[in-house]
Amino acid sequence: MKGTYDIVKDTPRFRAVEKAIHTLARLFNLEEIRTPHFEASELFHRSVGEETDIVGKETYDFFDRGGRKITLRPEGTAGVVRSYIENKLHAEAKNPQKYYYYGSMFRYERPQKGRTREFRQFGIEIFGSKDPSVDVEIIACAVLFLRMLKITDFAVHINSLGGEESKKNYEKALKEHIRPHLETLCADCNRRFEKNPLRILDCKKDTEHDALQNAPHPIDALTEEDREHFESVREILQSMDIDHIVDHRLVRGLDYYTHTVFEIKDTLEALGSQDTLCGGGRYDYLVENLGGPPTPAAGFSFGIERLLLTLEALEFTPKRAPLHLYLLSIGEKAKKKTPALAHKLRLQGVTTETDLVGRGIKAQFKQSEHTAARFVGIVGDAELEKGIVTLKDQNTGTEEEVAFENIAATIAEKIKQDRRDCDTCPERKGE
RNA sequence: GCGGCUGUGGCGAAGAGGUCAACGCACCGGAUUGUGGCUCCGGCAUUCGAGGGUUCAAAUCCCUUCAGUCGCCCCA
Repeated sequence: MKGTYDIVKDTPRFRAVEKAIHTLARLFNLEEIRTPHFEASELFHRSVGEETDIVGKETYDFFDRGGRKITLRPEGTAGVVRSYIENKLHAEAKNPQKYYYYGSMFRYERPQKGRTREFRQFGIEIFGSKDPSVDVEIIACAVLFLRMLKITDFAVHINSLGGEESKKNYEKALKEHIRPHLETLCADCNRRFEKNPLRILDCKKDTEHDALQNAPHPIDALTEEDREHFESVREILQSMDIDHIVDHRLVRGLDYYTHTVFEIKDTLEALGSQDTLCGGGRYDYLVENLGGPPTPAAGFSFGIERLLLTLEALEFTPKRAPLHLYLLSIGEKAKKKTPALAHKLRLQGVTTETDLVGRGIKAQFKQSEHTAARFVGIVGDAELEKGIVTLKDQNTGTEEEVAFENIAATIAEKIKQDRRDCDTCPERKGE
């Protein structure tokens, strides 16, 4: 299917990222929340916004057999907020509440580098505090996540839209500024002018247009209170040595954002034109708009596939743990005994492969190479008689005769020394 | 939704109208039926994404279609 792909060769890298997610969650004391992959279409229309591109042309919508209008989730926040309300999580004593999620999202777009129709996001949401420290915690969490993955080539872009009043002020100022230039702006911008003036700032076509270059800045329309909020966010970020760029054009493509919005962009140029690794911000009215009690909140989400592209560019390639043993049989008698022997060894934790094709001796040796087994165990008539296996250490090329019942222990003893070199550990090679 | 590029064996890749579709890697068999990694010998695409057309003749030209990829848009 267009825009989908199978995760086969990339599984180790996926696992490394997933492991980092769960570790990060512990560091920030986040609780995992898993919500459905589809929701009532209405939910996304009301939260993300009817006029946004995501809802306007990118959702997977369908009617189920009961005539309900269903949408495959295009983002994670709406579902989490719905769940927060339905499960009355706001009624719990502890506040703020911090959640994280990880899973597939779906958007009907033309695929390209860093963009597929089914893609995975990891995100966090913090409910119940309007304090600037939450805005900061979100950003710090995202930055820490990248650090954990040893990704250092990124830039944090930040802006503030302010609360309801500030947003209205700004839209008014923006429309006044744009109105005289409407004729020279692209068709999209003209449409946006009426539907969603904020989105004009995101236009890439008219990015050099004077009207946009000189557009008023959202932060200049902030109320005194909202301005202070933004200043505190920046101050705390600075005190944490988190470099950030105030990007006056950053408005985000979802309608629910208020106050702080941010994006983290890859600067390694590993991603082509889809260079946003993470996006997020504050959404103080969303819970209320979806029927919950007034609850300020903030969150972000990462595009996992883009993270993987970055890791790939950094040549971060975790490897599978090597196979312990390839059990090779010579002769019909031995061939019959091999499965039982392998079974016993696996029960003892020895990762074991045997010939399943009926290969000759030479071919089995070749096969043992392909499996990259550390040891080759040879079983033939001679061994069967003595109740032993000829165990060959592929690292040294030496052979020794080991009794059946001692194989597991012998292997365990031998690999003890190089266990520290275990290359399944997520830490970067050579560090 | 729009635009560019690509599509030859498991992979990479020659081939630009004319007998059998190079080559490299991988794979399989043998030289060597209890020891692999080297070497040597042999095998491995009735077919060039699919369908149609032009032609005496098409992987090569034309049309259609599908797939992949990159970009625009938008975003993660």
